[in-house]
Amino acid sequence: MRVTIRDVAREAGVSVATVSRVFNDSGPVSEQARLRILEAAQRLRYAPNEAARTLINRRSQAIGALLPDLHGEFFSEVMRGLDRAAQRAGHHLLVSGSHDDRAAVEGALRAMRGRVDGLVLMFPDVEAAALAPNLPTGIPIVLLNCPSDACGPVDTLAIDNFGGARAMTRHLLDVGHRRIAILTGTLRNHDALERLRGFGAALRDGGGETHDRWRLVGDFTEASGYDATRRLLRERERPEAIFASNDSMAIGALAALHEAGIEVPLEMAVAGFDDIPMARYLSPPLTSVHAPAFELGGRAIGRLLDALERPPRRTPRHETLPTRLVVRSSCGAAALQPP
Amino acid sequence: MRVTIRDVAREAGVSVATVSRVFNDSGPVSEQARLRILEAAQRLRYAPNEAARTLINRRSQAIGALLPDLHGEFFSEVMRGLDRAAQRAGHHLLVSGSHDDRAAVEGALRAMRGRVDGLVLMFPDVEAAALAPNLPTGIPIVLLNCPSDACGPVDTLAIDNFGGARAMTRHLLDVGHRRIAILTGTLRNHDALERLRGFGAALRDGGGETHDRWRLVGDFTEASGYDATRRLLRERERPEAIFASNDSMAIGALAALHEAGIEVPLEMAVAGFDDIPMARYLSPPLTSVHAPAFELGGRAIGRLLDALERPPRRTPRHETLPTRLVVRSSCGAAALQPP
DNA sequence: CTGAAAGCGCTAACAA
DNA sequence: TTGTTAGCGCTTTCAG
Repeated sequence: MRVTIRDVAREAGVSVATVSRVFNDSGPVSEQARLRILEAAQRLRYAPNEAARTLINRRSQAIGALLPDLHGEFFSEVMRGLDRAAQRAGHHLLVSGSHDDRAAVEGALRAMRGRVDGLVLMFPDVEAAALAPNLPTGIPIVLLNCPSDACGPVDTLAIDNFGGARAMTRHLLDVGHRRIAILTGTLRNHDALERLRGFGAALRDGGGETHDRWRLVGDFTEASGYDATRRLLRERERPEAIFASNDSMAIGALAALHEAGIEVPLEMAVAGFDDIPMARYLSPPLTSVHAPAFELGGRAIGRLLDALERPPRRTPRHETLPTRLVVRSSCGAAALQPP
Repeated sequence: MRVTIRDVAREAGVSVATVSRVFNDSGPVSEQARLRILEAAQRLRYAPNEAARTLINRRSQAIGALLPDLHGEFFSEVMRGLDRAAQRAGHHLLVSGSHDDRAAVEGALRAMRGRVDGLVLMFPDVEAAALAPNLPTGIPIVLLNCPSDACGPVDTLAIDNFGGARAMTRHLLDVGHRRIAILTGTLRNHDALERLRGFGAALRDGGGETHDRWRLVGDFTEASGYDATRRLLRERERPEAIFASNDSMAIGALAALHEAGIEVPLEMAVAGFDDIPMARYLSPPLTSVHAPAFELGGRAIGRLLDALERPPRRTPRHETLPTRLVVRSSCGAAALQPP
């Protein structure tokens, strides 16, 4: 049988109220009683029933995280950030991934209702706006990497995709590359679009040169980066540099280039986005835009906890985390800048 | 205020029992009543309180997953496997990562007690056995990649680390490499130990040659693979091949070799373990042991659900998932086997 | 300092 | 087919 608070109370010769006081450190209890209770609890291997506590406290101490179906280092870092922050604050993390369309997200949203005190939602699909009416009310929510104005008055937190991509493109230009190709993520993805926009802006400003055939659409996987690059190499004209919208695609590009016997960065430069841990260990080490994935997760939880403490604020907060350019040798900068 | 089952009942002019019957599809309800109830629920945006349901049903529809603090593709694939399987079965996933010692695991274990219907525990630390007495009773548990006999009568599920490492080592031997170095994970890690054991066994059987200085201890990160390989290159004698105990370390090794101007596989062969998605896109493509991470997660959930349905079996099940050798060009096999 | 008792929102007999 | 009611295990007034 399960051991409940009554068992402990009986065993310790006190009432359930006193046991409850001990376990929640609420209200005064004589040292004597406390000891007897703790001893009895230990002996019985008692653990409070969380469902009952949730029911009466109206707090589950759990935070829900809805993530898209994406693999890889970036997402695993976001998860780590969420987990660590939640744990430190004594909260649990209820995750639900693998959502690639609105219906799936809505199903998961429904299933989480009532189980969590707050919600972190990452839905980089540009259709995100359509979720707005179905967002649960009454609990704080923070949207990660979503179009900030699309989901109604909800808090958002994002990586500076535009700024990061623009900085990288400028860097490529600065190093001397004029003719630059871009490997984008799926165009239904908000991050992909923003990075493309940053690329375009910098290129226009800096007088670089691009080409429709040099805008290749991938899906953030190594395979798509590889395929796209092979397509690119079949073109008559070749760019001097390839900017991949994430590191996974950059890895695919590197593979295709290596296979074709094209030397990086001598014959062609390559740059990525995200700066996953292994970027530094690729051959050649990959120049990338550092995206603070771990921090993104941590801050999201921070926001939620904040909202849980403080009275709700009526104006949503939109915050963008800065990115940082990490120059390594894949873009040819090293050749120009001797140590 | 929150809307409860009573509000719906009142609105629809029925009793709470009838509303409950509609929502759980338990017991007969007239079509007329059902419609009125559904309509009222919709209008009120009613959603059953999960805490109350859990309390009375003694089922939370949640499964807890305790994972060690490891990043990278392998773990993110295990997570995906867990999530997908749980979701398909209508269960939630309560994850808690970042546990690198026993105390941390025990804390998390305590916190999950009463919140989950089953538990997946991955604690590859060799000390895993010490957890046994603190494992919660009353709910099914499955241990992932743990020493199978160490944790008492608990179900286990593991990757065939020994067999995989042995097969890879044999392959290296078959291809003609005699003098082989190994990069291990931390020696407190059960997976690392098993892989090392498989390596040793194959080497002994196959007449290969190794050396204490060629057994380098890393920690499964790219950085440790890189550092270890640099140390290796400073030795007077060099091996013909390096077997890294996971792909991340292999990537670090590749980087160190590249930096030192040593060509892979011509001058030195490299092999990894895990076969993460990008292994195929490294330069050169990495020969590795495919470890079914996604499947591992899926099966773990399957086991739990099984135990939840069926009457508990007294004899624990120990299952080992087979690995598969994936030969690419980093080990020099391609040179010997023309297409 | 301690205990009795009233629920939290829901489900499942049992009765009607 | 429907309603009444007794809890699930816990927290929290409110008296004592």
